Amino acid sequence: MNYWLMKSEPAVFGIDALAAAPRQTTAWDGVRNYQVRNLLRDDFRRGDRAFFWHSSCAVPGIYGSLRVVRGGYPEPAEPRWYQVDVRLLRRFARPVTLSMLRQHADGSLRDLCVLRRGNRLSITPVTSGQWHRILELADHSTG
DNA sequence: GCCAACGTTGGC
DNA sequence: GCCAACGTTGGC
Repeated sequence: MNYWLMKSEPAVFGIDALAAAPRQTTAWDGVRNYQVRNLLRDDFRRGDRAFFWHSSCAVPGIYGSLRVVRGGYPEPAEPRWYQVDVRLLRRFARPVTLSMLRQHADGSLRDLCVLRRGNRLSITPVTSGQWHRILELADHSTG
């Protein structure tokens, strides 16, 4: 099983919109970057998990997690681009903010893609160690 | 709104 | 294939 981090602007599609969607499931589409397209096409598998990142908003960070319920398949209208289906797994009581992640950017989080300068990919891989560390921050944070 | 970073485009 | 111009991302 792979772990991922998937960014979205909450003004466009945020975790609340996913929570309100039928079966809390949606197609994650609209990716227009070839590196990310290739991840969706070649590396996403049903059962993978992903963090849901809110970007371009007041408090950027991880607001919950997703499960991949369908691996990569072509967008119906533009089949050279790929999408996956995701279902809401958890909504965190409090987000794991970018600021928190920076404060804990030692150990397993040192190489977290989203902490690297100039990172612009909307989907990045997460290691198993990073995944579990971030869940600790979500569950043990007192805000 | 600013701006750094970086992907894409297109002329040559 | 080079590279300057341009567009987009996304934190601040």
